[in-house]
Amino acid sequence: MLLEQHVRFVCLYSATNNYAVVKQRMVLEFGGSGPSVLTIARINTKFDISSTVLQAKGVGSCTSRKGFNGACSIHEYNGGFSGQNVRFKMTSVCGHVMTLDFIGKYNNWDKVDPAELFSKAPTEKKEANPKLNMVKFLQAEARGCDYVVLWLDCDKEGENICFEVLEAIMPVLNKSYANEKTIFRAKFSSITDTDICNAMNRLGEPNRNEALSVDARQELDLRIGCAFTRFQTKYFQGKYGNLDSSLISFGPCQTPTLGFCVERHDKIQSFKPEPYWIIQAKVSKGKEVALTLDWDRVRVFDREVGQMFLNIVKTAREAKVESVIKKEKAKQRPLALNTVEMLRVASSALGMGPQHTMQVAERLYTQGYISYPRTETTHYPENFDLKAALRQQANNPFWSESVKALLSEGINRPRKGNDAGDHPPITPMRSATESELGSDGWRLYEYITRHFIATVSYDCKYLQTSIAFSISSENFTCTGKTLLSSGFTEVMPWQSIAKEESLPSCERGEVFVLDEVKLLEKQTNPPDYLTEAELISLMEKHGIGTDASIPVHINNICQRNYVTVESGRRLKPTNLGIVLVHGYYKIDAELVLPTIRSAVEKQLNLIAQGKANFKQVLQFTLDIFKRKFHYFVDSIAGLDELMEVSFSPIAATGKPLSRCGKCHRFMKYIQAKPSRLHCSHCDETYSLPQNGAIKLFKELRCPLDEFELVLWSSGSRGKSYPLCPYCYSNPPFRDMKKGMGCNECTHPTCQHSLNNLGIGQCVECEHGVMTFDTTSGPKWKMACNKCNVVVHFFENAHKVRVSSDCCESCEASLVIVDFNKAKSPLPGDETQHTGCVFCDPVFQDLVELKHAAMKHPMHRGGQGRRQGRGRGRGRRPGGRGGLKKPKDKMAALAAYFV
DNA sequence: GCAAGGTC
Repeated sequence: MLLEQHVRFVCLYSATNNYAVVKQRMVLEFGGSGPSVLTIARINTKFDISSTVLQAKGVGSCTSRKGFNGACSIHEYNGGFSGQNVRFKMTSVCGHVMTLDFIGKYNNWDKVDPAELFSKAPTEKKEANPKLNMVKFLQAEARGCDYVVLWLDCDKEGENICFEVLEAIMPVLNKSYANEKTIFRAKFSSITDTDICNAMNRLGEPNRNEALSVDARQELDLRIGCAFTRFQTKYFQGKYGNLDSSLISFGPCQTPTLGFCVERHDKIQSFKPEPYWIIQAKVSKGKEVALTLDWDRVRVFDREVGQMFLNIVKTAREAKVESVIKKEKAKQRPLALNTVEMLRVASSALGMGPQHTMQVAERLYTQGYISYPRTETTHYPENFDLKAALRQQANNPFWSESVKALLSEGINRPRKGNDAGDHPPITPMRSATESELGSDGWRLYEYITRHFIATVSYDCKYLQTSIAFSISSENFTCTGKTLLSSGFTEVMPWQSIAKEESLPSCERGEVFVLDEVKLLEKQTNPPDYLTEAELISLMEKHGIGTDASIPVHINNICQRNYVTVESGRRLKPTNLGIVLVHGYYKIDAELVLPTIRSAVEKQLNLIAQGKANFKQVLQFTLDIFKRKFHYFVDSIAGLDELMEVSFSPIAATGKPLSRCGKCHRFMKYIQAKPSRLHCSHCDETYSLPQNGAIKLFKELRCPLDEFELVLWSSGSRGKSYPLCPYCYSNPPFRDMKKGMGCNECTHPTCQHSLNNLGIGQCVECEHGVMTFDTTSGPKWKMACNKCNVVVHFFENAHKVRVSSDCCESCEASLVIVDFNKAKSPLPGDETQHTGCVFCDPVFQDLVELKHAAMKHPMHRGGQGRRQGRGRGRGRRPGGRGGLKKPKDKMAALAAYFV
């Protein structure tokens, strides 16, 4: 009893990738015996070296378990905390707990004016990842704890997450110590043992201002991004036929990113090549030595002048060595690797896009091959065991020689890099082989490892030789490089100095034979499209995005069809991308300039520093953008003019296909994505299913709205169904959703509806209904209206219909089949038979349940996967019946008249 | 359906 009174709990919360190190150190340092403290730190679920280390060091009584959300672990141990014995409990979060969004009704694009998103529309915090159930998880672990220590990343985002955690757990904490300080923030500049111990001994408190600056950033990005995106999407949607984009997004990061690509495009377009002339001289000494010399005037832009110099040079027969200058130079070993540098090299040297690179890196990290791959830091922590990391690579045949040499001769001190205070540079964590990593995994790992070895290798030293020649009164130079010691280039051979770069030895006063002199006409060349690596550098320079989000922004502008990735991973803007950026320039250049982001960040920093009020900054910035937005809306014609040049108006696109139910004129089918129907008389656009073919369906009309039905098909061997262009976007019945065809329509009497063509429940999926495809003859089939199951039956039958009667045993609709007399496979001389496709023995051989056979309960040798199924083939569990036609026709009719 | 930022 006494002991229990002394037991106090401390929660330590941390972000996932801080977790392993923090936990290990916490337990070693603070994990004594006695009463209890609860600690929460970052947990890495997949790669948890710390427990192994703990066991190895004999630190006892640390119990570990998985949290109920399956994603985060909890570790508990006893230790000392501000002079008392406590039980520590340590767990983690995964990035942000919450995300910001508008409240539900403001997410309706059709009913909300985007201008309302600037102030009127309320926002709410939602769980960032509902599957993780983070709030409940945190509450479950924090319940009854006395103290909290927050170990999130020490940046503004991390500070914000602190408050997200607190928001979740404050109500469940134990209030017994409410009169003392119970919430602490650990501040660490790196995740090293020393730093962690220091942080634990000097706990501070979370910084609300920094957290608020992030809240402001979130709200600004949300309101501004969504308002502009919705407005321009809705404005241009359906206006141009060959505009191959259904979403025209805008964002404070993605738009400047696109801006960089278009800026380069404009430079290329406006470039005017200029001719210029150079004098090239070739000289030799004996048979062995031949050199090509560079003219000291480099080039001239006047042919006559060039000719004049050529004439001067041509008067000579020899070239005299005026001087030989030798300088020892060094190529510096690289800085320790951070994320953007990794992304640059992966793009330019490995041909891997940033998004893909991060996925590969993430996998290498969770499998324990490399350290945390998202970091800005290029400086190794002071106590980083470089030699130990190097030793792990000593037996890898690809670089073992270099590594062994370094280990025996001593490693070099890494260059002083930038310590951003986030995570250590990216390094290999253990040896690996190509076969265990797979192609891209290995290529990235190989680069990371070679880069790491290079950082502890020596600089590459070489001799730079410049030989100055005079030919007549003109001066020429020849420079070369001779390797002195290869240093790090041994493991980075692509950086090495080739033998061919070296020059022969010669001395001042020597004379070379002038073999050839030429005046060459050349042209200045335009720059090429921006490479991904260059774009990454520009984004980094202007503070657009973060190490983690840069790949996302680049990916976005690709996916939105603003740029395409060309060979050499160069980014070429599309017509749409170019027109958008030119439009922004025309209306309000700040919308696309990279400066806008940094101006906003400046404001946000004022909040973080406590120099400005959260609400005021938000109000001020929103006001500016609200005005920009209204000006943009008023000036949209300026952008539209540019669109008109590149895209054809929707009324002039497409070919007539089916009739509009409102005006009964033909609507045009626009095949370009997103494919749709457009009625130029009503000026309405109707969307269609993507991926598949559309044709007219026998000029039949929907009984509800008189629109002519069209037939969608996924291809000759796939499925097809009719759909009403109007109902497709405006579901007619309560139980229908947008994007449904007649095969899902619950119309009680229409001959194309599910009601009349549905046969029985899908043999594979939970909610689908096998629906008869009336257009499929003579290779008749029925297809599930939800999943991809297709069942062929009654091949070559003359006629197939769905009866209104049901099978007695499985409740599937009966099917009436007519065969021609000559072709009838029916017993006797029968030409017609009515039966259940699932149960009727006569039909058994005529139904090809090939795809479905595996999973249909009746075709699994009596070992049905569900309990309580009936005998019938079409029957579903619990005797619910096989056919999903509305049970009660009156109810369906009622729905129809709603 | 929309932003950007965490991380899985």
